[in-house]
Amino acid sequence: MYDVAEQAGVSIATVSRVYRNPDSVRPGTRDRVLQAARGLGYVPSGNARGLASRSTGVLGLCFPDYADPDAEASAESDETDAAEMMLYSDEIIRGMERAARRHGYALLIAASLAGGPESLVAKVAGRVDGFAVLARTVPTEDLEVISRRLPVVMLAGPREIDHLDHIEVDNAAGQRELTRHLIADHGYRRLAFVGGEPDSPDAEARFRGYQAACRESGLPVPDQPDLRAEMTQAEGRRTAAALLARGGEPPEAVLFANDQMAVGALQALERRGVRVPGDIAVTGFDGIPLSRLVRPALTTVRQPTRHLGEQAVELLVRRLADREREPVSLMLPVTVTRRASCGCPGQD
Amino acid sequence: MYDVAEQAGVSIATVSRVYRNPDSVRPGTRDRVLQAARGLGYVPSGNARGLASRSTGVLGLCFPDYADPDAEASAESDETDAAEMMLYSDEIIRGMERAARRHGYALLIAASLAGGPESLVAKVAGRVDGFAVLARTVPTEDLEVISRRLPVVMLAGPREIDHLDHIEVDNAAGQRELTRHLIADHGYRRLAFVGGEPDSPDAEARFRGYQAACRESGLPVPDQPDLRAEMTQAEGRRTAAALLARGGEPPEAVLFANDQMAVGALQALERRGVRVPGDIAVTGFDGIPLSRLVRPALTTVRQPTRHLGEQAVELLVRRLADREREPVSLMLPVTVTRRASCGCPGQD
DNA sequence: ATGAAAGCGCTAACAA
DNA sequence: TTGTTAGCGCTTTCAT
Repeated sequence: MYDVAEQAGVSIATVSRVYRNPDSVRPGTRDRVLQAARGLGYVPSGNARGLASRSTGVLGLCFPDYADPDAEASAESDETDAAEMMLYSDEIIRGMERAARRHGYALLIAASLAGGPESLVAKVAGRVDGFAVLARTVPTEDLEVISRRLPVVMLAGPREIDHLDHIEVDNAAGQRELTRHLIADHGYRRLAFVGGEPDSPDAEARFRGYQAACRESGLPVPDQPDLRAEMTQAEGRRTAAALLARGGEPPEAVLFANDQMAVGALQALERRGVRVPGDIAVTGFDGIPLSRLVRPALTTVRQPTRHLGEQAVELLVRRLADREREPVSLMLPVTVTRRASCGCPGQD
Repeated sequence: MYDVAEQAGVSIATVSRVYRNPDSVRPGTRDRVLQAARGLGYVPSGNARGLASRSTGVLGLCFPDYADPDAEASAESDETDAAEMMLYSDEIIRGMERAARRHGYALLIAASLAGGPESLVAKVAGRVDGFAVLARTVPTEDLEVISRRLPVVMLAGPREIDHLDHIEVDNAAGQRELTRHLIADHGYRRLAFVGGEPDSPDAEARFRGYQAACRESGLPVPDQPDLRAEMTQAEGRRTAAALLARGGEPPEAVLFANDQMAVGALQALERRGVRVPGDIAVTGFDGIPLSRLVRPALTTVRQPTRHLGEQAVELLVRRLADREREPVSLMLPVTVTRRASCGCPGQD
């Protein structure tokens, strides 16, 4: 910057102005500065800028690390499965990036696992004006400390820390409504629910919605999912097979805790000659793009994933503008999307 | 930091050491510092750190802005189409994030269009140690200037600036091999190629591969694609219909310049009762996850998208280690994936 | 193992 | 409109 100033015959303050507020500099001067900068290959240091102005113009996102970065890409199917799984984060990233850009921010992303002083979280926290955290990605104690210094919004999970802004998705209501549809509109009575690992708040909330619908319809209320699994396509295939292999009458409808599993199940069932929805109805949860494209198209509950990301940015921006606001907690509604796999008329 | 130092009864240098090199501080001291930091909600400033150490620990990516962030989400189909289109960037983001994390870097992303002093590119450039640029996202002149100061790697397009590292994908060879397969192995002779806009280097390279295969097989060599379109599902549906509506004998096989269009075409053809591959064979390009899941499964050319991102990081890291290396230009190979839509035995 | 002090490259307040 | 100057919060020698 000093070089640029010298070569343009101005002071560093003027150089600064050219970049920060071009209109406050006379056009002639501005052009000289820009030209000098070009000639010298000058790139303003974001660090120095941030340090002096106490803001970075960057928002952050910490999301879970599904794929072990150290593991070499193994079988193709694994690769793909991991890819499917990440769609969720991808959409949030997209939503945030778009909204951030609209507000003039860039987005810093890091999939984090470990906590502690040298963690990626710490790095992110130190480099952004505020950031969003997907549930269960950052140790609560770290967040506790960090959120004292800068805005943090928790996404898609329990709030954990009560002075934080927080957005969640109404998983229970969605699963409940979908289940009700299956029972009341299609008349299915033998249902099965395939859940996720017990430590997934989303999957658990969905199961509670399932329970509620059973209760309200006078069906027996299970206290555990029929099966639990990692929420991947591979596991979907496996659990579908397991359900079939189970003795007794097969279920009329199987509800999976997410779309990935449901899609895997569709494949497994097709391979075994089981017709969907003729023999067994299948439903998912999430509304990923894939759900529309598999055959039969998957009945599911559509998450407002993109909105999640966008709202996260909105909350951050608002809090940046006013640190004293009351903490907000949003519950985003979901919508049941009826397609062919539950027995509804195919409508693509 | 001063507060932490004071409260822990040490100097700021020691606080710094605790975070940068914990082992160089006596455990007792270290604990006091950490405790004080926790109590005060201390978050090290990435800016100050970067300024003092002249490095940020962040790598960047500029990718194209498919969806206008200001446009409100319109029809769902549009939304979805944009979503499909972004899969490509998503995979690169993922690949980069993983590789970056492996090297201890975080990833700063920004979809950029405009150039100039206040552009997002400039912001990114000022906040990272090096970054990757997807073809046609940043004005060449900006890159010219920026790349004098920090490592830049160009992805998936022409190299544009010859002192830059550069990675591209062998589009021509892939399309050529796929076309050869259709002609030589399946015996199709009436082919049609649906290209992208003329300013897409990828689509153009694919068309050249198509031409080459035609030439080598003694078929007439078209000098333009049969149709051109934006590379979206909607356009795929439209062009498929247009091809059918065209007078004369319909083609035996239609090659689309990417998977999105091919998937759209599959839908349009199914709706019209045209059997794929029975009546018409269809192929795509890219190998997105969807291609495997549509029915019939799509024959395509798989891009090493994830690798693109990973390699980008590797090149950046290497150049960061040695700024004097010769510029590298990688050509990543692609692989033809034969599935049902071209007439090969279905294999999921 | 710890401390002291000199910047890192910029912004912002104030002057001119 | 432009220049001067005092930090922003850290890292990094060099001492101790």
